Amino acid sequence: MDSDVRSDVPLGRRSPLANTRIVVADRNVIIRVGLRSILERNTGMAVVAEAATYDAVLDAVDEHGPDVLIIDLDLGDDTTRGLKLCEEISDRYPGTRILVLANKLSELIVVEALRRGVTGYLTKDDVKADELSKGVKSVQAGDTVLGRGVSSLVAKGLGSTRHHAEHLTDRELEVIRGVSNGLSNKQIAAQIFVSESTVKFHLQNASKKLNAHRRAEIVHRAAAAGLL
Amino acid sequence: MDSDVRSDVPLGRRSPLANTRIVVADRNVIIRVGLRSILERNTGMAVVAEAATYDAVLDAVDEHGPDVLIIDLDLGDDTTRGLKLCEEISDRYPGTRILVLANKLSELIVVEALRRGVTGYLTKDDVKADELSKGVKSVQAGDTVLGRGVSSLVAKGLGSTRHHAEHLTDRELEVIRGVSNGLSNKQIAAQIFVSESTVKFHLQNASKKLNAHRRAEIVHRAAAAGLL
DNA sequence: TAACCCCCTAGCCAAACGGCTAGGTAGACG
DNA sequence: CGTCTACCTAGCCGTTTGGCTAGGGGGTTA
Repeated sequence: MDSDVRSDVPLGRRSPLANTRIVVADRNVIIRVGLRSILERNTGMAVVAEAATYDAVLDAVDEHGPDVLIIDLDLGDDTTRGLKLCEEISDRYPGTRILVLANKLSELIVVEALRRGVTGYLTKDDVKADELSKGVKSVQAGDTVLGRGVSSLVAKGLGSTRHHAEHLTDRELEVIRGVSNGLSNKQIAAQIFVSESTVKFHLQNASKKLNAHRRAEIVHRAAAAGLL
Repeated sequence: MDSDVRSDVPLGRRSPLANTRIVVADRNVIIRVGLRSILERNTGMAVVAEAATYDAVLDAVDEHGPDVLIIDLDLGDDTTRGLKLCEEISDRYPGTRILVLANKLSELIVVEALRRGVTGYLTKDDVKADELSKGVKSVQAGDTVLGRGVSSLVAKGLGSTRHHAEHLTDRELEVIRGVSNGLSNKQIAAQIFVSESTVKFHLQNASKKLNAHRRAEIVHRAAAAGLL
């Protein structure tokens, strides 16, 4: 259904002079083109491939073994897949640095991403064009790059009591999605074939992880984290 | 605080041959650059100005009187301002067609936008590069352009019984924000200095407008519409 | 002026929720 | 082997909801 779109643009110019070879992954053409323009303007960087789906990312990295992968974790319905992808890539290609370029800032995602070998996390909105190139260079050099606001979040989340940082399980997410659709615990229970108690159990756990006290708040936080 | 960013790129090339002069409004540099690249590639179109804030949009339209304004309604915290802006521009500059380029599809926003003189509504994700130029041309010609999914939504929302299309009032939004933060009706009531009954009243109304039956669902829909 | 919309308030009642305690199984990891 | 995690279930109890009916006041517009 979704064509892969490994490159809408002839990706020839793999300049031998380029000291940074980049793969760009984003579901959105406009973003991909924009990134290419910005990165290739006045820098020694070259975008060697674009990817719009999770599979395409893997293929592109396989084929080009880039220095840096710039990726929006949300390439489909499921941000979680983006996280898994990062883990896989940082395992299999330690030479490829990963720079996450997110739409919005989410504590949940940041800490999960860092834990999976990501070396940078910027928000699309707080990128000021030149900062992006700088960020890419830093990441390539092995430094961890965090956009404004991100750093403090991480300090809070990782620093203190090893907050164990809020990984929602599959089941919990499933339940939360039901909640967000306005279902009662009973209805959710019926939908996923468990007892009402179990639904309540998952919600209690999710509440603690998200530091929420009511289902509406859970939905809000999950939505803000792009989990719905 | 926010620098206006009327143009990160020298905007000289106001080709006299260009048959379409465009102003691009988006808070995001990457998007702005991407749009410029896509639009100016192999077409007679020229991006004569970029804007990143509501004020800058007005200035840019004032100064250039473009044929088409491509705008993401969400330039700040408040999508509602984007709607008002569209109304103002379509009143004051009937010659300027407005094409909304949204991050996500929202029935609420679409119908509100069309009602305020917008002539096109596309989603960033469903733009396939060449479709964008086509869309711009159609909009310039005065045709209404709606992305996939959008049309059916509108047919449903506007076609039938003049559905009166769900404009949430300020008070309702205020209450919903309270709900999304996990407050009880009593707490919200205290916060905005009304009785608990009133809070319930607003929520009931919002429920009907959003076709939701539980507060968690209200939050979900409002969040999806970018209202939080 | 009437019609309409937004805002505010009250009370009722069944259903749903939140917060808790107290169990159970299966698989993974060291 | 024990430990950990994810998952599943049960019951209790006070609070919060959803859905309803039935009002009043102020503002705008036709």
